[in-house]
Amino acid sequence: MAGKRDDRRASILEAAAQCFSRFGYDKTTLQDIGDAARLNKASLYYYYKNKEDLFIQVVLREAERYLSALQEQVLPLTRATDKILAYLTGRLDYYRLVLNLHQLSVESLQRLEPMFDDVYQAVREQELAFLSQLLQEGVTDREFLKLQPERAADALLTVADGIKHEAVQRSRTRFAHEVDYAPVQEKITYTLTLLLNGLRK
Amino acid sequence: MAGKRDDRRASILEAAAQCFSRFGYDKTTLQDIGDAARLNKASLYYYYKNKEDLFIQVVLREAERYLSALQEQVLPLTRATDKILAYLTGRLDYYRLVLNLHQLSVESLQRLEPMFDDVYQAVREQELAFLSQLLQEGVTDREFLKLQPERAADALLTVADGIKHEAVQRSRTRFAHEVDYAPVQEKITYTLTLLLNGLRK
Amino acid sequence: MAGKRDDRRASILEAAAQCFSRFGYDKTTLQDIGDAARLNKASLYYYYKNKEDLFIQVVLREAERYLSALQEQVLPLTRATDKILAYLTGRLDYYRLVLNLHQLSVESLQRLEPMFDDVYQAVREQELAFLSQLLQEGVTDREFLKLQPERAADALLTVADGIKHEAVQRSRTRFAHEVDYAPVQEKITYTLTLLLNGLRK
Amino acid sequence: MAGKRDDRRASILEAAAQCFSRFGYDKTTLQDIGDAARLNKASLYYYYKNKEDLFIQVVLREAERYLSALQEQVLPLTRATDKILAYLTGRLDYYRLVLNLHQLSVESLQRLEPMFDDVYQAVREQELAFLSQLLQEGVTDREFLKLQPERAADALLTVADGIKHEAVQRSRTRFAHEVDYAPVQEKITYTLTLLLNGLRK
DNA sequence: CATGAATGAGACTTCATTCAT
DNA sequence: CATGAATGAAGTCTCATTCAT
Repeated sequence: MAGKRDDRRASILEAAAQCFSRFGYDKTTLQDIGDAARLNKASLYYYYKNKEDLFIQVVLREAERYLSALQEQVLPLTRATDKILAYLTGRLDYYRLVLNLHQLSVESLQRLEPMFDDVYQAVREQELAFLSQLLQEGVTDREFLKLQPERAADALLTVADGIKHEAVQRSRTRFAHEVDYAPVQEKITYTLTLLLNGLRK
Repeated sequence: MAGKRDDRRASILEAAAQCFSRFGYDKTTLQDIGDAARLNKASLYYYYKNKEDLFIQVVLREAERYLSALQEQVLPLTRATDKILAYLTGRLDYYRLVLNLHQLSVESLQRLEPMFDDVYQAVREQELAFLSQLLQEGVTDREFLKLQPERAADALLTVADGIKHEAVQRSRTRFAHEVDYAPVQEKITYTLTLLLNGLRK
Repeated sequence: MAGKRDDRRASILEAAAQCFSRFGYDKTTLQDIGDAARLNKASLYYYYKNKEDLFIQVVLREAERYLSALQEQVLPLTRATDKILAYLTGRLDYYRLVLNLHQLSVESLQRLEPMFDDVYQAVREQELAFLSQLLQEGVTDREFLKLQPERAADALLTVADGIKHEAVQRSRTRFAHEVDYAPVQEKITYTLTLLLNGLRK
Repeated sequence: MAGKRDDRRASILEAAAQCFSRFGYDKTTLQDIGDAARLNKASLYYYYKNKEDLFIQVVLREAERYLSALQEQVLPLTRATDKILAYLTGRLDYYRLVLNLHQLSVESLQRLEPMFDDVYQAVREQELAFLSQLLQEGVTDREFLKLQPERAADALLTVADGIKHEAVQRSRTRFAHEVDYAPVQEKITYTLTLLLNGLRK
């Protein structure tokens, strides 16, 4: 009979997710969210620290769902290398999706990027476990030389995030206000392929 | 030596365009635009009615440029039917581009849609002339039966806009906060093909 | 085994006293007090009417302690006149101490002054008894003519409070936002000396 | 016929000073200040960055006035050593005065201390010039050995501020919620006397 | 024309207080 | 008794818009 508080938190999150995806982050007011959750806006603060916190939690929930789905999508692939590549580039798609979904301009992006890194940090354990397992398979299938799956998984995630981050930073220049993710995706693919080939027997 | 006012208007528009595409509509302040145009924000009101008007003019200018480019792109195609279809679906792409570029959520879209219709209205003359010409070619090439090109052009535009409009309205439902333009494009293609075929000899 | 409620009340009061003296009245939140008392803030309302009531009780407790200490300090003096004067001016010091301790501005003071009068009222019985006793001594020692000690004590307290009150009111003027207590103290001394001399044989 | 903006700034500052000293920092609202200045509260932001900025400017203005007065007060003293000591300890009085005047609790103090350091920084040039001159006199009068007055003045100010700062920090301990400035003053006197004697011939 | 100045509306956030369990 | 939950009022701050000069 416990989770009453959790229920409320969940319904607020649901309301917030709807509002954020309808209105975008900036245009969503706490009044909106409160109305949607049938709660006074002040009450939201009983459950979440502030607007940004609410947004983080929304994105976090979406991240968990998306990444799980992506993992299932990737599993049918035959070779471990392919699974890994497909996962890490699909992950980038999610990033882009979130930004579009919540109408984040390049400028807001600059401000919120560290936040997203926190989100990824929060699901990193699970991502690491997944990647480790894929790498382990690769080892079993003699696709890779014997290696330490955990450390390698960590390295792969770090590299992928690093490339993404660099691309976002570069978009801060004066003449390119949108991030073109195609080359990022390519760079991730290329670099990781190199890495994975290096790991290969 | 009359163009002084027009020069000012143009440089303000340029500044506004930059700001809107960087920050999005909501996050752009008149201060931002004023700074970019090296003009006091109050002065902006001498040249434009208000923020929304400025935005409309920005979009209008872009529309003119984009549609002109599209028209040139389409001309090399062989058959009139193809030119027409390519133009009318390309036009939809422009719509989508504007929304993404300026970070407009589905909800703002609701508010601003009538405005966009006005924009299209403003360039409609030119669009109609272009389409009329294409239709005229089709008649000349015996692709179509003899018809009144102006009225037909108007009908085509109206149909294309109608389909788009309906799709946007439908996205207002609770569970679909993004507009998926692929089916819209398909529907436009399909309907117009029917229409054009119906017109064909 | 009755004192459970009183124990709670006491520990809350202790917590509140600490908070008020650390943060001042305004900056102290009921959350602060609740935390310090290891009690939910809502529970505070079971023991005290509201924040202001809590504050009054804190001040009241301090008043009792301070005035008792002052009474003991004053007793060693030789002549009754001196004891009385020392007590009534020392009392003013307490007033000033409370204000400083709890960061009360002259303006809050306006609002809370009636409250302090209530506090003094609450301990007035005891103050009257003490003053009566001093006056009685003075009569016994032939310092004063025969008089009714209770009524005289009451008169003295009233005069002392009146002078203080007038000084505080005067500080409401535009150009003097601090109360300078030195002249108040002097006026009390002077007036009461006159009074006591007038009573003297 | 300039200075209109400065006039407004000044009148706002005057209003703010009155409010802050009447109500204290926390209880003063921008509404209060706006009302007092006969200006919409939003307009205050046209002249000052925010509430804290307003407060800083108020304190800064007071600091300039107070320190000038103190300097004049100190000049009649005979020996340079005495002038310097009197000035540096008087300065501490000002610090205490500000805190009392604006009802700052020890806790707020923690938060606002860096701000006060900025204020002192802003008038430091003038203070340094004054101290340098006193030191120069001391050299001329053979009270001190030949020394570099500017550097020595800077050292003296730094030491005095350091001692004050340390005392404030120490007041953060659990059991002493008020700063007792008497020992601070003594420590400043003692240390600076040592220093000045060390400088003495 | 241009701008300094002013403001109302509305956003986020905090807090004393109330109430049902 | 105790508390989780809820809220209205109020405070700081931002911004589109207006107006007098």
